[in-house]
Amino acid sequence: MKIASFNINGIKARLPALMDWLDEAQPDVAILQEIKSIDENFPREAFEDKGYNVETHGQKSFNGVALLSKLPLEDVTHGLPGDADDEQARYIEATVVGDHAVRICGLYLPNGNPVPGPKYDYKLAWMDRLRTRAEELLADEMPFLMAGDYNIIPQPEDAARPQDWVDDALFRPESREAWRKIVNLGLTEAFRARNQASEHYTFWDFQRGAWQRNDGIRIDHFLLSPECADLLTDCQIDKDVRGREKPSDHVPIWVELAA
DNA sequence: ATGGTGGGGATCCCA
Repeated sequence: MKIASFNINGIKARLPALMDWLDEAQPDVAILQEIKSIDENFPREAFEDKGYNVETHGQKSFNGVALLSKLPLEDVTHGLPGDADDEQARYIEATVVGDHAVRICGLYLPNGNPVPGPKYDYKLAWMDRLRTRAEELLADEMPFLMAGDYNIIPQPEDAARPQDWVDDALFRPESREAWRKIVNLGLTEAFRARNQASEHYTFWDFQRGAWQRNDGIRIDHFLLSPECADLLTDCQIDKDVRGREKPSDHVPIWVELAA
Protein backbone atom coordinates (compact mmCIF):
# COMPACT_ATOMS: atom_id res chain seq x y z
CA MET A 1 0.00 0.00 0.00
CA LYS A 2 1.40 3.35 -1.08
CA ILE A 3 0.55 6.24 1.24
CA ALA A 4 1.57 9.78 0.29
CA SER A 5 1.50 13.15 2.03
CA PHE A 6 1.37 16.44 0.13
CA ASN A 7 0.95 20.04 1.34
CA ILE A 8 -0.78 21.39 -1.73
CA ASN A 9 -1.06 25.06 -0.59
CA GLY A 10 -4.59 25.66 -1.86
CA ILE A 11 -6.81 23.08 -3.61
CA LYS A 12 -8.24 25.63 -6.03
CA ALA A 13 -4.87 26.71 -7.36
CA ARG A 14 -3.36 23.22 -7.25
CA LEU A 15 -6.06 20.99 -8.74
CA PRO A 16 -4.44 20.46 -12.17
CA ALA A 17 -0.99 19.78 -10.70
CA LEU A 18 -2.51 17.49 -8.07
CA MET A 19 -4.43 15.52 -10.71
CA ASP A 20 -1.30 15.02 -12.80
CA TRP A 21 0.67 13.82 -9.80
CA LEU A 22 -2.09 11.39 -8.70
CA ASP A 23 -2.22 9.89 -12.19
CA GLU A 24 1.50 9.33 -12.21
CA ALA A 25 2.23 8.42 -8.57
CA GLN A 26 -0.94 6.32 -8.08
CA PRO A 27 -1.00 6.45 -4.27
CA ASP A 28 -3.58 4.24 -2.57
CA VAL A 29 -3.93 6.93 0.09
CA ALA A 30 -3.13 10.66 -0.21
CA ILE A 31 -2.93 12.83 2.90
CA LEU A 32 -3.38 16.48 1.95
CA GLN A 33 -2.62 19.66 3.91
CA GLU A 34 -3.46 23.32 3.40
CA ILE A 35 -6.51 22.70 1.26
CA LYS A 36 -7.53 26.29 2.19
CA SER A 37 -11.15 25.45 1.52
CA ILE A 38 -14.35 24.79 3.39
CA ASP A 39 -15.64 21.22 3.04
CA GLU A 40 -18.51 22.30 0.77
CA ASN A 41 -16.12 23.84 -1.79
CA PHE A 42 -13.66 20.94 -1.94
CA PRO A 43 -13.81 19.40 -5.45
CA ARG A 44 -14.47 15.89 -4.18
CA GLU A 45 -16.01 14.67 -7.44
CA ALA A 46 -12.70 15.14 -9.25
CA PHE A 47 -11.14 12.59 -6.91
CA GLU A 48 -14.15 10.29 -6.75
CA ASP A 49 -13.93 10.07 -10.56
CA LYS A 50 -10.44 8.61 -10.06
CA GLY A 51 -11.76 6.05 -7.60
CA TYR A 52 -10.90 7.79 -4.35
CA ASN A 53 -13.01 8.03 -1.24
CA VAL A 54 -12.76 11.57 0.12
CA GLU A 55 -12.83 12.94 3.68
CA THR A 56 -12.10 16.59 4.45
CA HIS A 57 -11.64 18.76 7.50
CA GLY A 58 -11.61 22.25 6.07
CA GLN A 59 -12.06 25.86 7.06
CA LYS A 60 -12.30 29.17 5.23
CA SER A 61 -9.08 30.61 3.75
CA PHE A 62 -6.51 28.82 5.88
CA ASN A 63 -5.28 25.39 6.93
CA GLY A 64 -7.54 22.43 6.15
CA VAL A 65 -6.64 18.74 5.70
CA ALA A 66 -8.07 15.92 3.61
CA LEU A 67 -7.76 12.19 3.05
CA LEU A 68 -8.12 10.44 -0.30
CA SER A 69 -8.22 6.66 -0.32
CA LYS A 70 -8.95 3.95 -2.86
CA LEU A 71 -9.97 1.73 0.06
CA PRO A 72 -12.85 2.78 2.34
CA LEU A 73 -12.05 5.30 5.07
CA GLU A 74 -13.50 3.99 8.34
CA ASP A 75 -14.03 5.55 11.78
CA VAL A 76 -13.18 9.05 10.55
CA THR A 77 -12.53 11.70 13.21
CA HIS A 78 -11.92 15.40 12.65
CA GLY A 79 -9.65 17.59 14.76
CA LEU A 80 -6.86 16.90 17.25
CA PRO A 81 -8.22 16.03 20.71
CA GLY A 82 -7.21 18.01 23.76
CA ASP A 83 -8.58 21.53 23.21
CA ALA A 84 -12.28 22.04 22.61
CA ASP A 85 -11.65 25.73 21.80
CA ASP A 86 -9.20 25.01 18.95
CA GLU A 87 -10.91 26.18 15.75
CA GLN A 88 -8.03 25.56 13.33
CA ALA A 89 -8.59 22.63 10.95
CA ARG A 90 -5.28 20.80 11.10
CA TYR A 91 -5.96 17.13 11.86
CA ILE A 92 -7.94 14.16 10.56
CA GLU A 93 -7.86 10.43 11.28
CA ALA A 94 -9.31 7.39 9.58
CA THR A 95 -8.69 3.66 9.38
CA VAL A 96 -7.82 1.97 6.07
CA VAL A 97 -8.17 -1.79 5.87
CA GLY A 98 -6.01 -3.64 3.35
CA ASP A 99 -4.13 -6.80 4.32
CA HIS A 100 -3.74 -5.02 7.67
CA ALA A 101 -5.83 -2.28 9.27
CA VAL A 102 -3.79 0.93 9.53
CA ARG A 103 -4.87 4.07 11.37
CA ILE A 104 -3.97 7.10 9.23
CA CYS A 105 -3.44 10.43 11.03
CA GLY A 106 -3.11 13.42 8.70
CA LEU A 107 -1.76 16.60 10.24
CA TYR A 108 -0.80 20.18 9.46
CA LEU A 109 1.28 21.23 12.44
CA PRO A 110 1.26 24.98 13.21
CA ASN A 111 4.10 27.04 11.74
CA GLY A 112 4.63 28.90 15.02
CA ASN A 113 6.36 32.07 13.83
CA PRO A 114 7.14 34.59 15.14
CA VAL A 115 9.15 33.40 18.15
CA PRO A 116 8.34 34.25 20.88
CA GLY A 117 4.62 34.91 20.79
CA PRO A 118 1.14 33.37 20.95
CA LYS A 119 1.60 31.50 17.65
CA TYR A 120 4.69 29.78 19.03
CA ASP A 121 2.90 28.95 22.27
CA TYR A 122 0.08 27.42 20.17
CA LYS A 123 2.57 25.33 18.19
CA LEU A 124 4.20 23.86 21.30
CA ALA A 125 0.81 23.21 22.94
CA TRP A 126 -0.39 21.53 19.73
CA MET A 127 2.68 19.27 19.72
CA ASP A 128 1.95 18.33 23.32
CA ARG A 129 -1.56 17.31 22.28
CA LEU A 130 -0.15 15.33 19.34
CA ARG A 131 2.18 13.45 21.70
CA THR A 132 -0.78 12.62 23.94
CA ARG A 133 -2.71 11.30 20.92
CA ALA A 134 0.29 9.17 19.89
CA GLU A 135 0.44 7.73 23.40
CA GLU A 136 -3.24 6.77 23.18
CA LEU A 137 -2.79 5.10 19.79
CA LEU A 138 0.31 3.23 20.96
CA ALA A 139 -1.73 1.82 23.83
CA ASP A 140 -4.22 0.46 21.27
CA GLU A 141 -1.47 -1.52 19.48
CA MET A 142 -3.12 -1.06 16.09
CA PRO A 143 -0.60 -0.09 13.36
CA PHE A 144 -0.77 3.67 12.82
CA LEU A 145 1.10 6.46 11.12
CA MET A 146 1.12 10.20 11.61
CA ALA A 147 1.98 12.05 8.42
CA GLY A 148 1.92 15.56 7.08
CA ASP A 149 3.52 18.97 7.24
CA TYR A 150 5.14 18.98 10.69
CA ASN A 151 6.78 22.39 10.22
CA ILE A 152 9.81 20.88 12.00
CA ILE A 153 13.40 20.69 10.74
CA PRO A 154 14.58 17.75 12.86
CA GLN A 155 18.35 18.12 12.35
CA PRO A 156 20.83 20.59 10.79
CA GLU A 157 21.32 18.21 7.84
CA ASP A 158 17.61 18.66 7.05
CA ALA A 159 18.25 22.25 5.90
CA ALA A 160 20.47 23.48 3.09
CA ARG A 161 21.36 26.53 5.21
CA PRO A 162 20.70 25.60 8.85
CA GLN A 163 22.24 28.85 10.06
CA ASP A 164 19.34 30.72 8.44
CA TRP A 165 16.84 28.89 10.67
CA VAL A 166 18.34 29.12 14.17
CA ASP A 167 15.75 31.65 15.39
CA ASP A 168 12.85 30.18 13.41
CA ALA A 169 9.95 28.25 14.97
CA LEU A 170 10.70 25.35 12.59
CA PHE A 171 14.16 24.82 14.09
CA ARG A 172 14.11 26.33 17.60
CA PRO A 173 15.44 23.98 20.31
CA GLU A 174 12.02 23.86 22.01
CA SER A 175 10.38 22.78 18.73
CA ARG A 176 12.93 20.07 18.08
CA GLU A 177 12.70 18.87 21.68
CA ALA A 178 8.91 18.54 21.33
CA TRP A 179 9.49 16.59 18.09
CA ARG A 180 11.96 14.26 19.79
CA LYS A 181 9.52 13.66 22.65
CA ILE A 182 7.02 12.36 20.10
CA VAL A 183 9.52 10.27 18.11
CA ASN A 184 11.06 8.86 21.28
CA LEU A 185 7.77 7.33 22.33
CA GLY A 186 8.96 4.59 19.98
CA LEU A 187 7.93 5.89 16.56
CA THR A 188 9.99 5.43 13.38
CA GLU A 189 10.71 8.43 11.17
CA ALA A 190 10.27 6.70 7.83
CA PHE A 191 12.50 8.81 5.59
CA ARG A 192 15.54 8.63 7.90
CA ALA A 193 14.93 4.91 8.39
CA ARG A 194 15.23 4.33 4.65
CA ASN A 195 17.65 7.09 3.51
CA GLN A 196 20.95 8.06 5.13
CA ALA A 197 22.20 10.89 2.95
CA SER A 198 21.55 14.57 3.65
CA GLU A 199 20.30 17.18 1.15
CA HIS A 200 16.84 15.68 0.87
CA TYR A 201 14.19 18.37 1.21
CA THR A 202 10.40 18.62 0.94
CA PHE A 203 9.94 22.43 0.92
CA TRP A 204 11.52 25.28 -1.01
CA ASP A 205 10.25 28.81 -0.36
CA PHE A 206 8.63 30.69 -3.23
CA GLN A 207 10.91 33.62 -2.41
CA ARG A 208 14.57 34.37 -3.14
CA GLY A 209 14.84 31.67 -5.81
CA ALA A 210 15.02 28.97 -3.14
CA TRP A 211 14.19 26.15 -5.57
CA GLN A 212 16.72 27.28 -8.18
CA ARG A 213 19.42 27.40 -5.47
CA ASN A 214 18.19 24.15 -3.82
CA ASP A 215 17.80 26.12 -0.60
CA GLY A 216 15.32 23.64 0.89
CA ILE A 217 14.25 22.15 4.21
CA ARG A 218 12.83 18.75 5.14
CA ILE A 219 9.66 19.41 7.15
CA ASP A 220 7.11 16.86 5.81
CA HIS A 221 7.41 13.60 7.69
CA PHE A 222 5.96 10.15 8.34
CA LEU A 223 6.07 8.79 11.89
CA LEU A 224 5.22 5.08 12.14
CA SER A 225 4.16 3.02 15.13
CA PRO A 226 6.26 -0.10 15.80
CA GLU A 227 3.65 -2.39 14.21
CA CYS A 228 3.48 -0.08 11.19
CA ALA A 229 7.25 0.28 10.91
CA ASP A 230 7.47 -3.50 10.59
CA LEU A 231 5.54 -3.12 7.31
CA LEU A 232 7.72 -0.31 5.87
CA THR A 233 9.48 -1.19 2.62
CA ASP A 234 10.23 2.22 1.08
CA CYS A 235 10.02 5.99 1.63
CA GLN A 236 10.72 8.57 -1.09
CA ILE A 237 10.29 12.26 -1.88
CA ASP A 238 8.86 13.26 -5.27
CA LYS A 239 11.29 16.18 -5.64
CA ASP A 240 10.71 16.84 -9.35
CA VAL A 241 7.13 17.99 -8.65
CA ARG A 242 8.59 21.28 -7.35
CA GLY A 243 9.96 22.16 -10.81
CA ARG A 244 6.64 21.84 -12.65
CA GLU A 245 3.98 24.34 -13.73
CA LYS A 246 2.28 26.21 -10.85
CA PRO A 247 3.89 24.09 -8.12
CA SER A 248 3.16 24.07 -4.41
CA ASP A 249 6.08 25.13 -2.23
CA HIS A 250 6.03 21.56 -0.82
CA VAL A 251 6.47 18.27 -2.69
CA PRO A 252 4.92 14.85 -1.96
CA ILE A 253 6.57 12.32 0.31
CA TRP A 254 5.36 8.72 0.40
CA VAL A 255 5.81 5.37 2.09
CA GLU A 256 5.24 1.86 0.79
CA LEU A 257 3.82 -0.53 3.37
CA ALA A 258 3.42 -4.29 3.07
CA ALA A 259 -0.19 -3.82 4.14
C1' DA B 1 17.93 45.79 7.61
C1' DT B 2 14.83 44.93 4.05
C1' DG B 3 11.93 42.63 0.94
C1' DG B 4 11.58 39.22 -1.97
C1' DT B 5 6.73 35.29 -3.89
C1' DG B 6 2.43 32.94 -3.68
C1' DG B 7 -2.69 31.66 -2.19
C1' DG B 8 -7.02 33.25 -0.45
C1' DG B 9 -10.18 36.59 -0.64
C1' DA B 10 -10.91 41.13 0.49
C1' DT B 11 -8.14 45.81 0.10
C1' DC B 12 -4.78 42.37 4.58
C1' DC B 13 -3.56 37.51 6.72
C1' DC B 14 -0.68 33.62 6.49
C1' DA B 15 3.34 31.11 5.10
